Amino acid sequence: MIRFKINVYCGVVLQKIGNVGESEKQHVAPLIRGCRYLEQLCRVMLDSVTHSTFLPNTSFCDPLMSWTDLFSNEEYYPAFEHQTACDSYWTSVHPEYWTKRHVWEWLQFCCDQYKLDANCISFCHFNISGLQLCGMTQEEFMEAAGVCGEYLYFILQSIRSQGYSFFNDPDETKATLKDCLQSSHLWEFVRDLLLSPEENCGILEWEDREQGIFRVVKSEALAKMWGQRKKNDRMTYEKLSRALRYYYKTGILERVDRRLVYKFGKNAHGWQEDKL
DNA sequence: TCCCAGTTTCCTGATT
DNA sequence: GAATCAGGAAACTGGG
Repeated sequence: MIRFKINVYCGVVLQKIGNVGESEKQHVAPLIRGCRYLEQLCRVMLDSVTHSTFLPNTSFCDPLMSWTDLFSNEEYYPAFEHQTACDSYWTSVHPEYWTKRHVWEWLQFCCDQYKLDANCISFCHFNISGLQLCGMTQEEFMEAAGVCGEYLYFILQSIRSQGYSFFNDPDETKATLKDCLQSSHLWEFVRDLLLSPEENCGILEWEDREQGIFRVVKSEALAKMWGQRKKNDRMTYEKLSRALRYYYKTGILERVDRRLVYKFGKNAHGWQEDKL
């Protein structure tokens, strides 16, 4: 698993490096060597542990290939050019028939195409076949990839229902993805607002980031924003707060006996700093 | 068409 | 007295 993660990070770094200009390449050469060295080190480490008794489940990691072996060769990643769906082999197979390799290719494509943060993704959860991937629920995607899980789940479902024509127009795809995710639940809207300072505009603020306690600073503005999201210009903070109070029952929010202060509960996910 | 989850709307009463 | 909280009840909406 560690090897896989390091390989993923190396792969992401190497891919980004591939996009830098000629004049900058001399500065990143040591980084390239570092990534190659880490991959080599991982290979040696895995070889040693697979012959030991410390990790009885190492067969779980065994099929993993080097990230650069997998993605950086001419066949799959021609000279780090901008990747399109057509470049990837996984697009020639229905998701249910994807191999683990296809799943990884798809993950990499999604990270690149939709600028998803690979650090959010717990790759051990995706060391599975396409059939297993298709069997995952949205909650399992969220558990495996946090906020990115929502995107990945939606993309996968879109491929399954629409086929690869889903990717025909990248701009339209991104807009569809955004629209879909914008229909998210109220608590997710609140969470995302807290996590997006550029959209927040001082409407919400953390009281205790680690405990998940936050304060509604501008209640009317929050209601207005939620109303815009739901295309409901009659939304008020009173109605919005009623909806928030329903989350106490489901454990998504917990009561805080202070005005305009709420706390994420055990069933809310994606707000913790260390899990983003 | 029905069911269900997630709101939305309206309400009364309590609290700040 | 206004704003907010708490929660009941019913209606609405979209998805399965």
